[in-house]
Amino acid sequence: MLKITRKVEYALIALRHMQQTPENSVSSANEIATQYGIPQHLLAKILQQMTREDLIQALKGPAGGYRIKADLGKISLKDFFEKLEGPLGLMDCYFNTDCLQMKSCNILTPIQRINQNMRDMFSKTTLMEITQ
Amino acid sequence: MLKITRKVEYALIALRHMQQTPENSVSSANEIATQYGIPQHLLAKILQQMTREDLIQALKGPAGGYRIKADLGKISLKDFFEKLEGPLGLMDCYFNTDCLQMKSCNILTPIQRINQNMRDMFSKTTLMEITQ
DNA sequence: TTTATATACGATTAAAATAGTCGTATATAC
DNA sequence: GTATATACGACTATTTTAATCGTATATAAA
Repeated sequence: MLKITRKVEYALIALRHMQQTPENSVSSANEIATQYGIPQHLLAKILQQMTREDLIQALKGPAGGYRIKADLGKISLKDFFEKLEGPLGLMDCYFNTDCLQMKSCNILTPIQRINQNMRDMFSKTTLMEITQ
Repeated sequence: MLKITRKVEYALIALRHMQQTPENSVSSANEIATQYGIPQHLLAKILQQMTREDLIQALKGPAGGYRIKADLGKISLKDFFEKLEGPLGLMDCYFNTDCLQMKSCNILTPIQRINQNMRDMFSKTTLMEITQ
């Protein structure tokens, strides 16, 4: 429980790799996958998603690849997680309003309190702080 | 991702229920399961685990049940989670020292930074603050 | 203009984690 | 003794996550 997924892990690895690469050069999915032992096709899909989310930029064709597009200092860890995995919360009932046990549930407020703490924490941390 | 499990959810519900119950009276697994729509057998197993962890106390036989044993103000959310689910961390590599990618991994430090933040947060919050 | 190499993306399968069930044993108040 | 409660291991089902497969498209360079 409370673990981040491989998807997020791979995304962080890729971002950090690109960050350590010379300005204006690109890194291919293949290059990153090989270097860190990540399944190529899986990494490719993740990079594609990050491209759609405007975190990185793709260059097609031979000698193509990806490079960072967004200002990582302006993106919170919360936003990053949510771009990749959807809404962030400790429990579904935070967004899912049709929980059948809503009426009888005695921990809704407590859970929302924990959720708020988590979201605050991840909102305060930027992607840059993590990957630099 | 980053969700708590039903196990923890049910445990919190049960604790809160017992807290709202008169001093020295006990609540049976059946009573709690029925009231909150939790599978009886599943809740029973969770209550048994909490008993082994000395969070609650069990009374066998007819008119038996459970009541809170520990001082919830002295137990952190981190300890509570770990009693139920084992070590708390965002990624296995935090405890798992034999990750094959250890050498090439470029996000070990970043991940440990996130882990530390999480653990700090859950260490500062007591179970009492959540369930009261 | 062909070829090699890269991204794009939906569909499917595999693996792992979580959730729930079943059966049986044991304690104890009445 | 009997009814009712906890105790606990084994098993099954469900859901989520991880990985694979196939095919289409873009483009630099021979």
